[in-house]
Amino acid sequence: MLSCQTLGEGIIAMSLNKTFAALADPTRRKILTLLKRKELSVNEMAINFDITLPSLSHHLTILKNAGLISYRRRGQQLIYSLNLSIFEEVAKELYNFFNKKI
Amino acid sequence: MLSCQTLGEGIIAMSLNKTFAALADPTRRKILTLLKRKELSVNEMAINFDITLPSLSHHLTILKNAGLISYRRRGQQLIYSLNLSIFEEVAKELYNFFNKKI
DNA sequence: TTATTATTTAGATAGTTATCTAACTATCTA
DNA sequence: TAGATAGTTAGATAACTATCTAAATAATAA
Repeated sequence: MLSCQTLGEGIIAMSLNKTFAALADPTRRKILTLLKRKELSVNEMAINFDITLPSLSHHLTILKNAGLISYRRRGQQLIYSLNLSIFEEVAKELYNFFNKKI
Repeated sequence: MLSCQTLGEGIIAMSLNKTFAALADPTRRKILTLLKRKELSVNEMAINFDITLPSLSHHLTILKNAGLISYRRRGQQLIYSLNLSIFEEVAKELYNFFNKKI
């Protein structure tokens, strides 16, 4: 696959890449939907899926790298929560994609 | 990968899948950016990329299936153009994802 | 009708990603 | 400190996707 650099994309386009790729997976969108209700530890999330913890962890890493979620430690648990601000940004970005003149 | 059915997703979620997957690729976003300026035939688009026509055609198929573009024939050429309405819908969908209460 | 141009489809391949099991790290508790 | 709980990292594998070349389809021109 062509890299971002190959296509001469800037930092904003690169982060859009990550964001859309993160949102493209149904498991990850389900994670986001769960976190929309309330922040959750990994084990609490895991109840809702038929995948192993390492797989879930993999998806969390992708969402983290896309800036869509954050976490903090509470004792032995890692509590994940939604980053609301970046969603608005992506929605704006997408909206502008149409309405902005070049 | 888990299918949409496995996750019990509805038709809207499934189309979101396609949309985000389509937008996740930088080449496809570049196609959309080009079409934002004006509708183009495949050969006209091809000038802007270092990939073969079959590869470009592959990307166009994905964008078509996601509902993001359409085409019409003009003689020997297929003229592709942006579907503006679906972009607004995705932007709205994304915006609601945050702001809507469950 | 034959050749040419425009584009897609088919089939193969290489790179990426989602998944698993096994092993590791971090925190808490006894 | 030893054991238990919570989660991540490592390494392997199977499925998916982007790409290519070659062949097929569609419309036009000679």
